Order: sequence, then C-alpha cells, then structure tokens
Amino acid sequence: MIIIGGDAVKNKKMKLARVEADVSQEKLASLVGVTRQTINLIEAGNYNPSLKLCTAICKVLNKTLNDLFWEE
Amino acid sequence: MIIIGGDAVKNKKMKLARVEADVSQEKLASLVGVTRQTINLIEAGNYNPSLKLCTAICKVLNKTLNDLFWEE
DNA sequence: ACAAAAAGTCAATTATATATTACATTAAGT
DNA sequence: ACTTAATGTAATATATAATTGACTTTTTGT
Repeated sequence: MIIIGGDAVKNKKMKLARVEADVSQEKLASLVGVTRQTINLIEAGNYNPSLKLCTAICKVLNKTLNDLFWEE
Repeated sequence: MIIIGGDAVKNKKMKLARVEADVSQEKLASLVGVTRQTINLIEAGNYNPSLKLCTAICKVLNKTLNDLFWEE
C-alpha cells in the first residue's frame, strides 16, 4: 500500500514530485542547499518558504513554480 | 517616452503586470498586506520574497507564479 | 524479526524577510 | 512654475524562515 498525503502532508504536489524523482528529503535538501528539516516542514505545510528556495526545488525536480506551489 | 526596466528594475514582469493593471506600488502593497517598500524592493530585485507574498501578488494582478516569478 | 534508512517532530539559536520611520527624487496634473 | 502623487532608497527594529542537534516513529530491505 502506498499513501501520500494522508493527514499532515499539505504540499502533496511537491512530495509527489520528489518521490517520483526517487530522491529522499535529505538528498533534495543537500541539492538545494538547505536542511532536511526545512524540506520536511515545507512538505508538511505550515510553512512559507522563500521564492529562491521554491525555485531551487523546482529546478532539481524538473518542475515549475506553478507545478509545485500554485493552488487553483 | 515610457521606459520600464531601465537599470535597477530586475523583476520587470511584475512591474509590467502592475502597471498594466493600473495599480500603484502603494495600492498593491495594501492589497496584499505588506508595505510599499516591500513591493518596491521586490521590483528592484535584490530581494527574496516569501511564497505567500508572491502568491498574493499574483492573485491581485491576475497572474500566476510562472507568469511573474519563473525564469526560463 | 531485525537492522538501517528515511521521515516526523521538538527546543533553541541564527539568518533574513518585512515593518517602520523618514527623506530624496521623479512623474503627472493644473 | 507649482503642487501632489508616485517612486526610489536608507537605518533601525521586529517577525519569521532556516539552522542545529537530538530524539522518536515509520518504512524498507534482508
């Protein structure tokens, strides 16, 4: 069974893209130059990352801002 | 003569969208709940706004994140 | 069942986005 | 030329994003 975004996960798009790219939170973190906790917090929601960080994450995961961070 | 983005302006897309929407920096600022200076700094570049603020600006100007904040 | 890796989370600190106040400059209207 | 609105900046203060370190829980593989 695979469940993504059961309860606490709020940025499902980003988590999905990361899992699809087969990269761990820790690896993504090091690739974009932040801490694992920061990635974790972004995926868990309750967070307001900077544009620079959002952009870096998008580029690593081959997505755009709209793909991962635009709602509606 | 009309010039947008002569030298200091780095986020030309955002400034253009704002001018096209015929809204001043001050009005945009109040609409998204920040200070005029913050809007000014974002347009001038050298700035790393939060995702929340970027999103708010986009919605006020009827644009998406990619429209205003995505490069290439 | 066990071990290892990945993920979730907390408290305390540091870095930085944003606010505040204030002043100078440029554009627009009369 | 004058007046006013809009814009460009700067210094200091405050709120919060992000770090650090540590610990617990969940997944994954053997």
